[in-house]
Amino acid sequence: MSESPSLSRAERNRLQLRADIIQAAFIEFSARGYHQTAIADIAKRLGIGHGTFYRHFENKRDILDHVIDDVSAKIMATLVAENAPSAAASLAEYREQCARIAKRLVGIFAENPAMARLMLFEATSIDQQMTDRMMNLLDWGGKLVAAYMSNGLKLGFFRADLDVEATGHAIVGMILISALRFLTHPDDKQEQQRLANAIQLLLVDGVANRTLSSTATTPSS
Amino acid sequence: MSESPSLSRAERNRLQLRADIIQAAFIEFSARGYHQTAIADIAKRLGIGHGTFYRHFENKRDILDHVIDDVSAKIMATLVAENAPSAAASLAEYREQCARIAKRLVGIFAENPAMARLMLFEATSIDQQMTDRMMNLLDWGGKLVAAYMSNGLKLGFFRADLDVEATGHAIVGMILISALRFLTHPDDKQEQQRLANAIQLLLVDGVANRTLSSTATTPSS
Amino acid sequence: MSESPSLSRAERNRLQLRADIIQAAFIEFSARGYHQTAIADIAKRLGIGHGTFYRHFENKRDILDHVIDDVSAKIMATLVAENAPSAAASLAEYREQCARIAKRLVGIFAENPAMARLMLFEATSIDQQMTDRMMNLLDWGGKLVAAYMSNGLKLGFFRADLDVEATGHAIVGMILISALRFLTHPDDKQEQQRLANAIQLLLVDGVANRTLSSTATTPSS
Amino acid sequence: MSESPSLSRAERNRLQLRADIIQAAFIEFSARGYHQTAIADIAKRLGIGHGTFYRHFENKRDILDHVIDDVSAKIMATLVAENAPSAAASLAEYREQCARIAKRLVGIFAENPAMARLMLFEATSIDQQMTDRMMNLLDWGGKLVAAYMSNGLKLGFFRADLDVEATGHAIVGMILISALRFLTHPDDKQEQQRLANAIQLLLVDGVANRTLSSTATTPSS
DNA sequence: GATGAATGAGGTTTCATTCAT
DNA sequence: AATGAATGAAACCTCATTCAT
Repeated sequence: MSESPSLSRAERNRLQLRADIIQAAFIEFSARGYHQTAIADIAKRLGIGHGTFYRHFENKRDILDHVIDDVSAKIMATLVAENAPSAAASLAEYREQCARIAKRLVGIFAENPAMARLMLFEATSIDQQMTDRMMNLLDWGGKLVAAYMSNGLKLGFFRADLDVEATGHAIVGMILISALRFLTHPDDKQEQQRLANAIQLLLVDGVANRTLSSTATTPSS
Repeated sequence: MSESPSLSRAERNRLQLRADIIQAAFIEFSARGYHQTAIADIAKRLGIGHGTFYRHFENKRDILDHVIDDVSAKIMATLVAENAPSAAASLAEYREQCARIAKRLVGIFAENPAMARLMLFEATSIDQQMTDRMMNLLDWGGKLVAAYMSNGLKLGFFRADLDVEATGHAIVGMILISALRFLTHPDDKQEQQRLANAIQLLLVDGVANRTLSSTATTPSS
Repeated sequence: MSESPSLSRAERNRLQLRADIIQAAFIEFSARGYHQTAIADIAKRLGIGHGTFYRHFENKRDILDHVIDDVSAKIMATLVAENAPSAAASLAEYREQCARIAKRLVGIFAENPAMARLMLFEATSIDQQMTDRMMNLLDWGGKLVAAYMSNGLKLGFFRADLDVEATGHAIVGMILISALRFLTHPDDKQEQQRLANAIQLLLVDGVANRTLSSTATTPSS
Repeated sequence: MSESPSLSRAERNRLQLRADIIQAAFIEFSARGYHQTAIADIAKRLGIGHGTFYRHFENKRDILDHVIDDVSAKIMATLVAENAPSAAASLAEYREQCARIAKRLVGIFAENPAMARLMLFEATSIDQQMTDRMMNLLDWGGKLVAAYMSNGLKLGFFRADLDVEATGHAIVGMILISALRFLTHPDDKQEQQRLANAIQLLLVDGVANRTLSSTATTPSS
């Protein structure tokens, strides 16, 4: 009745240790930084010999790639899940959705400050390749948001001339600053809420297609 | 006729060397990164002995502080100068101003990609103190934008209920992503223009007080 | 009908594996050198676990001893077989024999350059004991040649005052340089032939008893 | 009144330390072997920090090259000096010269057993490039001897059909074995003498032109 | 004041060997 | 008996910092 009957016990142990090392590396890297972390620190945290590390990963740079793989996957999964572009049927519904997503976005980083710290603060200072990965992730985020907005565009919620892709990137910028501010003031819930609201107002009033209702636009959170 | 007649020639030389070291360190740090730069690299660039470095700065961490001081001052000066909140007299003028500033903001980083790289990619991965400095700079940026908007608010260009501070931070986020995208695609002028436009549209249409030209828009958080 | 009916099948397997390990170690050691070869390389070549290695040999140094045992035995066997001191009946026959042996000696190394490489280049850099073994092998070679020459001396082909043992060593030196040169220029058949001829001329004319055919030659130290 | 007035004191110290490191490395490498020697061993012998080593040499492989440079130069200088092919005027003189050189050759290694050990036992097991250097040195030796013999050939002391180059290599082989035997039995002066004599006999009687003094001996390949 | 030689802490990586399965 | 995961000693190399000249 084991979870993966096709894997031998040894294989499962191996995979478990691999995962453990990735997690330990994640903790160390995000806590003290990549350069300040020695392989020995990671090994010590797990109570394994540091030679063992090299049985599972090529070198220090290699483990970072895997840590970032993991974290990227988590972030992307969360965002994709939240942004199911199945759609809103009305402007009101769209606003509702927008608020929900904004809240969720803050949540992702709120629940994983270390993750944010690693990606925003550490990952860009390793080498060009890793910096590129991070930039690609931001780019992907912008495109995801753009895809989501394209839907709204078709439904007529947005200005017909809206540049969804560029706007998507702008939105990612606001998400980014939210994450950064959260990292700096993790306990100032009020400030977080204010920022979320401000972003929401920018979004809704800025991109809403006013011709739908002609004169009035009366959004509310 | 010297600028500082009170300084002896030796003293002026000393200060000049100090400034040269800071500049050389800036170039090296932003080109190859803080951790990948050796003190000897900085000294070699100037053609001085690397022992000399230690007559002017405490240690490697110390010079970074001074480099960041310098760069921060430059950025802050540019932003303050550009954002002189003396003000627009009409909405049209405000829009004009807004476009000008947006263009100028991209310009700051366009002219100093190394500066942007250093602050965005490197400075956050040194230690908590330096990360805090960067966060404070962003915070300062948000507040500057907020101050600028407060002016517009008083003049009635913006919604009366506008949360200028939060919105200021959101705007900084969009500036941030612009800078990041510029670093990644420095030659794609079209994309840069599109992003600038998208941001401008968000700003103007999102924060403009519609009661000036049409019926009311009264959002609330 | 097995060769050793007294050995159980398991025992035969064990001995076979032992021999396989020795052979694999020989290949690896001679190809990449003792220090550059890891136990895992040897095991991988055989498709066995590297832990298995330690069931058959004490340690890395141990396997080298066995590899050298093997190679030494092969070389000694070849030389002994070729040099059957049964003897020549005339000077002409001796010359004939001499040419044959010279050619055969080159052949040993020509067919086994890896063997030569291992013994000449690698084995002497392990430790004193292994160096001694190599030196003993050379010594043995000199004595073998000496024994062979003693026969010729008795038959009156050589100068009566010939120091067969010392001369034997000198001859081994020439064999040695032949092997080294062959390793360096394995394809220059002409050079190999010239060297073989030069050695042969030194040998025959140098050690031949000239009183048989001409006036005396009386060297002194 | 300093030896090199053009060199500053610092420069002289630097060169002296460089030379000291080379010498210390030579001692360590020849005593315990290249692979068994750590940079720390070399530094400890000199009482310097091991980081200092890296101020003067790129890496471990680099210092070996310089050690071998040094030793090669010494050997080559000695051989060239001894073999001034200015020449013998008579066969007797040639024999005399031959004996002198033979004695001297043994002497080179007798005085520097460590040097011989390093070149014969260690240097060939590092990598292909170093092995090639050693082989080239042997080749050079053979050619030097050949040049020396060419002189004798012109003077009519040797058989007209003598292959001086191949014979030169053969002679180097005998020098080689002498060195090896000396390293193994450094105190057995008698054996050394016997080998030197045997080689001399091979040389003189083997290559001497017998038509000068007696009837012919005409071997063929 | 400038210099750069010297230092050694600190980090990465390899691999022979052990031992539980 | 075979395996290969785990281990940690050991070696290389870098570079921030000190200090005598």
